[in-house]
Amino acid sequence: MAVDRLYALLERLGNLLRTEERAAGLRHGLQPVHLQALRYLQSCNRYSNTPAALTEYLGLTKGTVSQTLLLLEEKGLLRKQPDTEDRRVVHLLLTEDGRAVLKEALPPELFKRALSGLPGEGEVLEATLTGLLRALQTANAQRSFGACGTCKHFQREGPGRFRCGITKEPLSREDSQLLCREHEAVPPGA
Amino acid sequence: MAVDRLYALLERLGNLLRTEERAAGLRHGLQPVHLQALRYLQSCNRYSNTPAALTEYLGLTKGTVSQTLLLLEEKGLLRKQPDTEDRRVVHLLLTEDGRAVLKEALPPELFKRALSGLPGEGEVLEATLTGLLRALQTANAQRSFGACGTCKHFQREGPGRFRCGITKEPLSREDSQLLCREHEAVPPGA
DNA sequence: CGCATTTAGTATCGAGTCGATACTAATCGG
DNA sequence: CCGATTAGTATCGACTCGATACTAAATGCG
Repeated sequence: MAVDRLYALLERLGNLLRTEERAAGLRHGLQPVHLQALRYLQSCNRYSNTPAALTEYLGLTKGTVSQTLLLLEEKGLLRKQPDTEDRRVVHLLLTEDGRAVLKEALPPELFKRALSGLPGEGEVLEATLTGLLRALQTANAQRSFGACGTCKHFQREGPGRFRCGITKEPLSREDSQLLCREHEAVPPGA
Repeated sequence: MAVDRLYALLERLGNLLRTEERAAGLRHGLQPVHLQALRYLQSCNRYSNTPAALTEYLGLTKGTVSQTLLLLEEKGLLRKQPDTEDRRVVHLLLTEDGRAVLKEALPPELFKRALSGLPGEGEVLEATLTGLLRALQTANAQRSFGACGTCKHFQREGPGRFRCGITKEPLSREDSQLLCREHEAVPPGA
């Protein structure tokens, strides 16, 4: 029974957020999925700003995402930059307009206000929901897209000096907070 | 910052649930919104099983919901029963087939398993999310659709004997657990 | 009562998402 | 060097959703 109620709650919250996103995007002629794409591109790292990574993040097919990106590019909210190493790959970079739209639209004002009324700043809620999300993602064989600094390949070399164990490249403090498609959570008890 | 992370979390959970609903509905030729409609109709009370109530619940327009209901009726998952008092109103009743589809599809198996791995049974999570949902609903001037027994018009007359302060009708214990479109939360400190 | 207003629900249309399929081009692997 | 894989695009059809317009029943106010 508690499972059913929790499911209903999450479903309803998801619907509400979508409705708000729809309203927020309407002002710019954007759909919910467009805002979600922009938000992802704003918070992912330089290894993860590609159509393929966005496809995995959104859980859609690559054809669908390709259309989404076409529209965003036409509107001038992002631009495509060919990868210098692998010429099949393009990188998606937000334009100033894209950043401006996001800043104006997300998260919705109503959400911020509703959240401010919650007790305790929501750290516990964030931790619980993260756990739930991880469980669902592993169950669906999906990637976690967590912050770089919480990955098991993240190496600390000194104060403010980090390195990625996969690419072997150095990482800044800002890098460590961005989402990565290669992210794997640190195994419990490490 | 915490607000942004929480927003992203809820958005992602919502997307995941939609994806799972899409997969679950595919087996019956149903879309996510169809399963959501069926689930609502299964858990709402006799005052709230109308197209108008469902429209408010889902946050869509009545035209959209009308189409959804047409499809569900054609598939034999629900039937329409004219109201005896107000001849503009119809009541939506799940058929046996409708109930069977729901039982098979919702909540998704993966969700149940993921939740079972969470610490502490989720009562705290349920309470927190309910609070967040209520806050968002009041901010959007939406109805809460809470369980009848948690409404400020719910009257206790004895063990297992209740009454609705609006309709003045008696309510059973089962009635008290169903969702109502007229639901208003008990004001804090009552 | 009588008539305008409101409410419940339906019908239709167009814009847009999304998955499926098929395709090109580049890279990888033996 | 050539088949297999991977990144991305193009096109099509099914479907959702909002907007608009509509009917029918109830309500309210003079």
